[in-house]
Amino acid sequence: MAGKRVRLGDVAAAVGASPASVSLVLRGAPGPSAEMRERVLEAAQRLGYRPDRAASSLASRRSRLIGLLVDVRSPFHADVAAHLQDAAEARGYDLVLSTVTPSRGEDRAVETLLDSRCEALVLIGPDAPADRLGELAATVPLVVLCRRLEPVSVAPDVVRTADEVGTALAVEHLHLLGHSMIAYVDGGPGTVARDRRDGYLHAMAARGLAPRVLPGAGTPPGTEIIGIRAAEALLDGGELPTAVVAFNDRTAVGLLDTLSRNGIDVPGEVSLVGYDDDPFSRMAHVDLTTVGQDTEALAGRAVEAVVARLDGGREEAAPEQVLDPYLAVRRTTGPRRA
Amino acid sequence: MAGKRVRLGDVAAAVGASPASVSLVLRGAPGPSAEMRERVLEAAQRLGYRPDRAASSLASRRSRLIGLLVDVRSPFHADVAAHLQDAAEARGYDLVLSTVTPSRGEDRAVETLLDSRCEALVLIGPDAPADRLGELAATVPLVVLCRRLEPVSVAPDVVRTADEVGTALAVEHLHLLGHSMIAYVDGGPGTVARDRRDGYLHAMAARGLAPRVLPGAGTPPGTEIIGIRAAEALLDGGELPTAVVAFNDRTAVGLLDTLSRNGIDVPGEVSLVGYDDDPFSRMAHVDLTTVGQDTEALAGRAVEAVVARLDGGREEAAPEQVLDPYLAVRRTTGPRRA
DNA sequence: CGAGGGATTTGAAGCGCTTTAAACACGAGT
DNA sequence: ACTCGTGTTTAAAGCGCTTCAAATCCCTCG
Repeated sequence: MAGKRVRLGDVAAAVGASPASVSLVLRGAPGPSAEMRERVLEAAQRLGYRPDRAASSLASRRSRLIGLLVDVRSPFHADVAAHLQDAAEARGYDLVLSTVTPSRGEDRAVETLLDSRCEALVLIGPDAPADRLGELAATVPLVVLCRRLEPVSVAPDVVRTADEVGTALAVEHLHLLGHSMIAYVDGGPGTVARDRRDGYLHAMAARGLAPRVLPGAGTPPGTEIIGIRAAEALLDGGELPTAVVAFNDRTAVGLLDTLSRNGIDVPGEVSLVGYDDDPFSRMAHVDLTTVGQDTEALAGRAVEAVVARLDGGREEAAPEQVLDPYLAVRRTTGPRRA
Repeated sequence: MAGKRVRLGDVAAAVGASPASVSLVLRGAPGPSAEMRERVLEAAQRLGYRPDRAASSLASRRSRLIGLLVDVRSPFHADVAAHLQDAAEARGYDLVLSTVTPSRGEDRAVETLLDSRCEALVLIGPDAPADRLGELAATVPLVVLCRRLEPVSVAPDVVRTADEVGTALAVEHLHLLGHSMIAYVDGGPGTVARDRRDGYLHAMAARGLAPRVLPGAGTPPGTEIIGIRAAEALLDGGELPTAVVAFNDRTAVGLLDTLSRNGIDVPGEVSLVGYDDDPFSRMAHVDLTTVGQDTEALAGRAVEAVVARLDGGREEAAPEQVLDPYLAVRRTTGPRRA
């Protein structure tokens, strides 16, 4: 049990072949005959051979490491990270995480990743300006996840969800339930907020409905506070809409809470849709209808993009990949009351 | 800029010394003279030298990798992971994460970590039985975080928070606010739930107060549902306590919600304390008084334990390290109404 | 039956760093 | 002047794997 680790050479000796052949077989490289493959694989299995990544990475001059920038405070990021982990592993890559924290900005986190010899970087919803990302993309294969990006000289790969479709889905859902007075609570500045609002506006226009957007700016944007303020504005503002779409779940929860406290039944009097499918939205007493992103697919596409660059020899960024969000219908939406 | 990577040899050549000396200096090993140190450091800095981990790990037969098992769905785990990352980096170690997911049990995740040649493992709140962990501890230096462990033949290091102190803090806080009818909502089976309940019972007994424990079993334990049921039981059960301590925040939120819906003011009529300091507990409309763990300290101690084994030559597990939790007083607790 | 050629296999040279033992320098001790 | 010892520096041998040119094998073809 405590014997020395099995090495490539041991496997080679066991099958009476050269280390070179064994290496070839183990990596699935072309060359070795079917018979050789079988023998080597059997022996490797039997001896419990585990390649030494350090040696292999040194010899091949490849680290097979993908650097990932996440904000660990976000459950969404964590979720994507887990899926990336799996997807990367399946392709023979490992992940190096670097978390951005209050004391540790994006730049420093990226620096760390570069230092650890990552061959490619995946950034989840980076805040850096587009041209900064362009510079980075010129240095290393880069995938920007969950964010739209203006054109830059050296474009990174972009994989994101169609946020405008998400809010459109919400509007469609509500419209089908008979609602026509559908308000939207905005999410402040940022490309994501813009996309979501645009989706709402277009969807309303397409149905000939009158939009009503409540401002979402304020500090901090995208939080319950915004929802609380919006609810108050709604309650003061004369006629109540029969449905509200919020920029995100936190805002929606603020709305939900304030409306309930003021005796407004959700979804009886007002239907409510959030965005993000946050874990807490699934909690029994919230059970919020919301729009979510397919984190597994996002992760899968990101890894594919990386592999295409690293192993597939692709040089240019692929065209932006835009995935569709899903609508999770839960308990905060219902038919318009007669 | 795109020039070849600077190697150890380049630095050596730059200062006219041997690679051996440079290696010694760069690792802070004893030997080199002060003058040599200075010259080498200056040159390394100037050339922007970055050691190649793969090469160094191959040559030194050390990976300087710490494997971490987390459940990424838990924000608490994520938080600990981030701090571990920092602490490990400061000691010259890197982290390899392996997430346990529904499709990927603890055993498999640990297997992955072992495969990636980690020198030590840190498990956050593992579910595995004690003797399974004992076996593992016999194989590799092991730190068990956030969980009490019965004695086993080969003991891992254990770093955890005194859960019994946490609920005691809650009771003390409430008692100081004038409450004497303090109920507790249990968290089902498991050592953590037991510790928290015991802390409550002892604290009540110590103050001569009559305990009242509401069952927390049910599926799934530790969720809002449990809190909802407990609140209903409380509302049906004659006299309402003036304060409730819940096994965790999710349970507390279930309570909070159900009480509010039934017209019970929190904290006016009933004060409420949760446990975990979950992110959503800080949300504006929840603002739950709760007990939390010092994740940074936990992470720090864990890394110290690892380093003591790996670099300090310690062979045996250190005695269990038990940290104190903190009480975050927020808006759900208040003085007992006159 | 030998040459030619594609399919396999392998010897050997590293990858960039650590490490060990040996070399060296220099002043003290005799 | 010469040996020693202490304190520094370094040559050289790998670490376990990949790579690539060169060697070998096995057929098919003329």
